[in-house]
Amino acid sequence: MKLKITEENNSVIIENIKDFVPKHIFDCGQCFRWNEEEDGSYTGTAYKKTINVKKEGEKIILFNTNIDDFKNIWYDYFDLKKDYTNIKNELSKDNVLEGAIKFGQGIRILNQDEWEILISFIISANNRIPMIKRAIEKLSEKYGVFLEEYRGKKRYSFPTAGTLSKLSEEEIRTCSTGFRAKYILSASKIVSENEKLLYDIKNLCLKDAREELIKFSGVGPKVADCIMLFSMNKSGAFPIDVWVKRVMEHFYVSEGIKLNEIQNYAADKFGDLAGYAQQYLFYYARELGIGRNKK
DNA sequence: CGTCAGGTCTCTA
DNA sequence: TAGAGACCTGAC
Repeated sequence: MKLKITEENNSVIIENIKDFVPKHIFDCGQCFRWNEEEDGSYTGTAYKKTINVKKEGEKIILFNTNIDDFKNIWYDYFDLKKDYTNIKNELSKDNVLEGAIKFGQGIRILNQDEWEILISFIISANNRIPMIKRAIEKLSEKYGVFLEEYRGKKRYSFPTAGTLSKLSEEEIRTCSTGFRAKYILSASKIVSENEKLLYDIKNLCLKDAREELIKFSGVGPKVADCIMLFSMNKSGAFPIDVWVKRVMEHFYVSEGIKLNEIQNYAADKFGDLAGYAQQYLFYYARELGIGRNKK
């Protein structure tokens, strides 16, 4: 079924859309700059634009935007060209995933900016989501560009590599980044001196891209897979954080198994759909608190 | 007050 | 080459 797109009053209405639930999309761990409003809609900033996303019945409404931005930014950002029904049908052949998908049936994997995601997930290491969000917002407020005031809040772009590369480690630390400040500074210098680098990495195969990303200090296997999955269109990436480890040990593999063995297991079992499987499993594990009481 | 969080780095054997 | 410790920060 083809999407029906209409524009009115500075908003874009999407009809005939399936597999799109804002809560599932924005709350499955892939993004940090989207926040829930009192009416259940979400407001966020990406690619220098701020919009509000609301599900009304079967329609999705994007507020504070227009058709041009929808075509140029949001269509790809929300991965609207992809048929998630097929993906879910395929993954549902596995009993565990069948259940997980029922919880997060409206998940979509966003296509986010590589640079922003690199820094965001460096910040995520050994950190909590509210703290990660706070650090990213502080960086944006201090070193991003003011965009507009929307819904009573000033909105800023995510700072560029060039801007961050000129800061001191201490200045970056004032944004609650902690010991990760030196990694952020290092990555900023590398990327600002080679603007094509992330783009080049994006064009590599999964294995090679992972190898290149791990060369950034502060980027290990988990963060590398997040970057590949959330900003480099590599659906075979399978980031293993504590939740995914717990849910994998609960349902699939024996406890105490090494992370790279879980990685191989997932690659064998889910192949190119591993990243989608990871998102459904992560959301499922966190919503249900699977394995939370175990060590 | 300790503990610990969506890991990674560093230092040892 | 694998395994322990340390690590900013702030909420409990």
